[in-house]
Amino acid sequence: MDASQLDLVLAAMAHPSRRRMLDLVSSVPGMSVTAVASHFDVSRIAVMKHLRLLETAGLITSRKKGRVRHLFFNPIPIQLVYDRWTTQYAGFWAGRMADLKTRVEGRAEKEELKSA
Amino acid sequence: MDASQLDLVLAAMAHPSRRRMLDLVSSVPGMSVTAVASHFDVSRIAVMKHLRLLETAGLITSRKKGRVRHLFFNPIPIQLVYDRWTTQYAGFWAGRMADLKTRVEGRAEKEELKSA
DNA sequence: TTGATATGTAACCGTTAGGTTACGTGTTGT
DNA sequence: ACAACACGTAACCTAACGGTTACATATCAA
Repeated sequence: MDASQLDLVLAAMAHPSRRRMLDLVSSVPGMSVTAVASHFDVSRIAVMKHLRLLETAGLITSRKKGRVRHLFFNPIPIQLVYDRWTTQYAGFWAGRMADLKTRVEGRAEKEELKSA
Repeated sequence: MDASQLDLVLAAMAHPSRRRMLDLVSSVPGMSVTAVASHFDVSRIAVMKHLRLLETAGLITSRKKGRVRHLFFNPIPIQLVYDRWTTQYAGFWAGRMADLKTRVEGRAEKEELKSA
C-alpha cells in the first residue's frame, strides 16, 4: 500500500458516519445502499457519496444484482494500515516501553530504599 | 477516547506531511518548529498549522522554552485507535481468518488427494 | 403494462482544509 | 543596544467535503 492509498483509507475512517457504515456492512454482508441509508438522517445521496469514498479506499466492495447494489466489507486495507503503523513505530514502542519500564523500576527501587 | 477524538486522530494521520512530521518528531524528541519546517517545501506557517492539528489530536505535545517551542511525539492516541479497531472488528477478523484457514486447508486437502 | 422501487447523475451551496503573504511580538547573541 | 531569530496572528485565496434538490434510468411486481 502506497502513501496515497493510506491517505484514502485513513480519511475514509475519519468520519463517524462512515465508520458506522462499515459497522453496518460488516455485520450484514450484502446490504443494499437503501438499507444502509435507512440508518442515517442524511439523504440517500449523501450516503451514496460516503459509500463511494469507502469503496475508493478499498474498505468496501460492491456487486450490482438487478436494481440492487450489494455491499461487502473488506478488512484488508485496515490490516495493512495496522502493519504499517506497527512496523513504523515498532522501535519507538519498544524504546518507550523500555524507558517507562526503567523509570517505573527506578522509582520502585527508590521506594524500596525509602521504606528500607 | 470518544468518537470525536477518534475523528481528530484519524484525520490528523490522513495527510502524508503530517505523518512525516510525526516521524521527524518521534525520531528527534524536542525538535523545534523551524527545524521541522526545514524538511518541507511549504511555508513555516503551513507547517505550524499541521503541527497544531497534530497537537489538538494529542499526537504531539509541546513546551515553549525561551523563543523555541519544543515538540514531543505522543503515541498514546495511536495505541487507543489500535485497541478500538482490534476490539471492534475482532469478531470479524476471527471469522475471516477461520474462513481463509478453512479454504486454504480445503485446497491443501484437494492437492493431497490429487497427488495421492 | 405500469406503478413502485433502487440506484445514479447533475447542479448547486456553505464550510473547512491547506496554502499563501504581511506583519507583530518576544528572545538571544554580539 | 540592536540585529537576527523563533514563533504567532491576521487576512486572504482556492479546492475539496458534506450536504441538498431535481431529475433520469433501470428493474421488479402485480
